[in-house]
Amino acid sequence: MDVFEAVAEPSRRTLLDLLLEGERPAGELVAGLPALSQPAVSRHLRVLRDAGLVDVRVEAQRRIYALRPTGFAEVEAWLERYRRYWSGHLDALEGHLARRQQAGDDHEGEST
Amino acid sequence: MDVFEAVAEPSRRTLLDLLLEGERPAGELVAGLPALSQPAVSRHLRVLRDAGLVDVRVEAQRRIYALRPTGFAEVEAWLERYRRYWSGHLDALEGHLARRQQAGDDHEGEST
DNA sequence: GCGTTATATAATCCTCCTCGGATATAGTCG
DNA sequence: CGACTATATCCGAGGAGGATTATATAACGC
Repeated sequence: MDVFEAVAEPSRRTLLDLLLEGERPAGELVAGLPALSQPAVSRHLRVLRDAGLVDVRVEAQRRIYALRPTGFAEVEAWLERYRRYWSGHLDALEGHLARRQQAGDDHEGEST
Repeated sequence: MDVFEAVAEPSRRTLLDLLLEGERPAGELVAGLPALSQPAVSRHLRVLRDAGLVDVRVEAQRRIYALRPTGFAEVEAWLERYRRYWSGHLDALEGHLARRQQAGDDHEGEST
């Protein structure tokens, strides 16, 4: 399951949010999603791990989870291409919008 | 369907990629995904529209699709919170990575 | 007005995957 | 042993995604 699918699931985003406040043992994460059973949360954590979004550290019988840049970097890279698109087309976009406002372009639906 | 789910689908990301090269009429987008039927592509475009990722302009009998910043901004905003996390924890992160390298940690990143 | 082109949408049917529950088990420590 | 977790099954509900087919528009060319 790729990063995008991993992040598409609300419960998983909640887990990431919890980790935004700092690393946490699995137990706390399970407690953070009271609607889900322990195995369910564990499965979500597995997905997040595989997607490179979180990192685990073993501490005695605990597994401490923390955010991990890898997966986020993937999303970042994907988004970056579109960000470049805007910057590359910003002038054209602005020009377009300006023209629409001012002239009431040819292909416009409105007759104002 | 929220932006994250919209973007999670590979075919839809392909459509966005096509639009990265510039705006295109629906017909070309349909042609760009030969594996899918016209209604299927049209449904994907619908999802992208609803998610605010693309914009449509009617031109004669054609519908010209183009990227639209709105939806991307949502992902951007989400990602931003994590980006701030890294900058806030960069020192801790570096320390952590250094420790991993030195110690040769056991729980290395399994890819699948 | 007609026929054609370009699209969207709807309806139906199908397949497959995801998510969750429940339960049991195994491994690792303290 | 008992706490903490991961995993493995098995099961069921639900939805996503696709194919088809058909229909409704809207605009163009004749």
